Amino acid sequence: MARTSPQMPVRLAQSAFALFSRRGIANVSLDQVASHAGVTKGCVYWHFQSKDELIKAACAHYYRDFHRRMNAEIAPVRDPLKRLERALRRSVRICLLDAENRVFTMDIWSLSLRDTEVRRGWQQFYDSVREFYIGLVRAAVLSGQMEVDNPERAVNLMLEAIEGIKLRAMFEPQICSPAEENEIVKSLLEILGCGKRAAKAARFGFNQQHTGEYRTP
Amino acid sequence: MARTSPQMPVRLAQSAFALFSRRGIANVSLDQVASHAGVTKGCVYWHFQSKDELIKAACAHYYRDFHRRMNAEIAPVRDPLKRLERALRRSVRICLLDAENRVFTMDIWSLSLRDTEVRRGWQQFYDSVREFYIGLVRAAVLSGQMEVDNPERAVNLMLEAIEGIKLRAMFEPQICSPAEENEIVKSLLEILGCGKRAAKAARFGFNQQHTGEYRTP
DNA sequence: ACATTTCCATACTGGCCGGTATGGTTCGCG
DNA sequence: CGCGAACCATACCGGCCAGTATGGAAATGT
Repeated sequence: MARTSPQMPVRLAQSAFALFSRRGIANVSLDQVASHAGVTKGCVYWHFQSKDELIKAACAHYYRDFHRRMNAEIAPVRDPLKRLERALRRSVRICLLDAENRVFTMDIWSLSLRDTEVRRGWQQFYDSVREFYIGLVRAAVLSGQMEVDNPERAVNLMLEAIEGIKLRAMFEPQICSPAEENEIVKSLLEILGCGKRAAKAARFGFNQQHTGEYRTP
Repeated sequence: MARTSPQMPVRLAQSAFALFSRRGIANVSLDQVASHAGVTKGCVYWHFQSKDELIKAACAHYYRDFHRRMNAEIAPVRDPLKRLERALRRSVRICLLDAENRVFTMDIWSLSLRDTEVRRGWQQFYDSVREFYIGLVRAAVLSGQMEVDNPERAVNLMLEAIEGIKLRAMFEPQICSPAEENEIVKSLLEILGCGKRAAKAARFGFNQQHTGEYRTP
C-alpha cells in the first residue's frame, strides 16, 4: 500500500471545511476541495463515498478541532475562573467573531432541516460543549470564585445567548466585530452569574436598533 | 395583449413560496414552480428575469401575506388586549407551528449570508412586524390593560423569543407541535408584560433537555 | 382587415458537477 | 523478483437545470 499520506482524510476534511465556510457548501464542488488539498477528485472518492460523507467529515473535523482548541486554551492555566474566562474568550473568537464560521454553522443548520445525521451530529456537539462548560462552572463554584445555584441552567442561558448573537449578527455583522470581543465575553460571564446581577441583566437585544452595544442596560 | 391572467406574477410567487417551503429553494427548479402554477417555464421567464427575481418575489409575497393575515385577524376585534393576543396566536401558528414556514425562513437566512437584497428584505419585514406589535402593545397600555414601561424593549424581547424558539425547534421539533400553541402564546404574552412577572420569567431554554415545556420556571 | 403587441408554450442549448471507469505508481509480501 | 493491494490521477459520462430562441394564439390598435 502506498502510504504517501496517512492523514489524507483529515487534509480533505480540513480543505472541505475551509471552502465550505468561505463560500457555502452548495457553492463548492469536489474538484475545488480536491484542488485545495493538492489532490484530485479521484482521491476524494477513494476516501469518501459521496459528497455527503465529506460534509459529515468536515463537520466532525470542526467539532473535534473545537474541543482540541478549547482544551489547549485552558490547559496551561490552573485557576478555575481564569480557565472559564479563557474558554469563553476562545469560544467567542471561534464561533462569533469569525464570520466564515458563522456561515458554516448556518449551512449546517440549513442542512439539518432535511438530513437526520447532520442534525444529530450538531446536537451531539452542542451537548458536549454544554457539558464542557458545566464542568468549568462547577469547578469555579467549588473554588468559591462563583456563586451559581444552577450551573446547568446558567450554561444553557449562556449558550442560548451565543446562538442568539450569532443569529443577530447575520443582519448586523458589526455586533461581532473584533472590538466587541471584550464586551461579549463580559456579557456571557454575567449570564453565568459572575456579575452582581444575574442572567436577566445580560439579555442581548436581538435586532434592536443597534446602539453599538448588545446588552440591554 | 392576451390578458388571460393579470395575476400571473402573484400566482407564480405563490407557487414558488409553496414549493420553496416544502423542499427548500435549492431543490426546486423553475420547471417545477411553473408546473405547480399550471404554466411552463417560458411564462416564468416572461414575468421574471431570473430565479433570483422569483425568490425575491416569493419573499415579498410571504411578507405581504403575513401582514394581510395579521390585519385580518385583528380587524373584527376592538378590545386592544384581545387584538394583541389574537395577533400573537396567529403569528405563532404561521411562524412557529408551521414546519414548512420554518424551512422557508431558514433558507432565507441562509441566502441572506451572501445576498444583500434578500437580507435587507428580511430586515425590513422584521422592522415592520416590530412596529406592528409596538402599536398593539401601546394601545393595550393606553387602555389600561397592560403595564409596560418600555414597549419597544418588550416587543424586541418577545420577537427574540420567537426566533429563539424557531431555532431550537430545528433540533427539537416537538416543542412546536400544535399542542404547544397555548403555552407558547402565554409565554410570549408574559414576556410582553402581561403576567405578574416580567420578561425574566419567560426565558425560553434553548436546547435544554426538553421537559415538554420551553419556559424555565 | 392587417399589423403589432402581449403573453405563453415548446424545444433546445450549454455548463456545472456528482459520480464512475480505468490506468498508473508505489509499497508490502511471499 | 514478481504479484497484488493500496493509493491516487486522468478522462469521461450523464443528468439536472438555468437560461434562450422561437413560434403561436389572443387581444389591441388603426
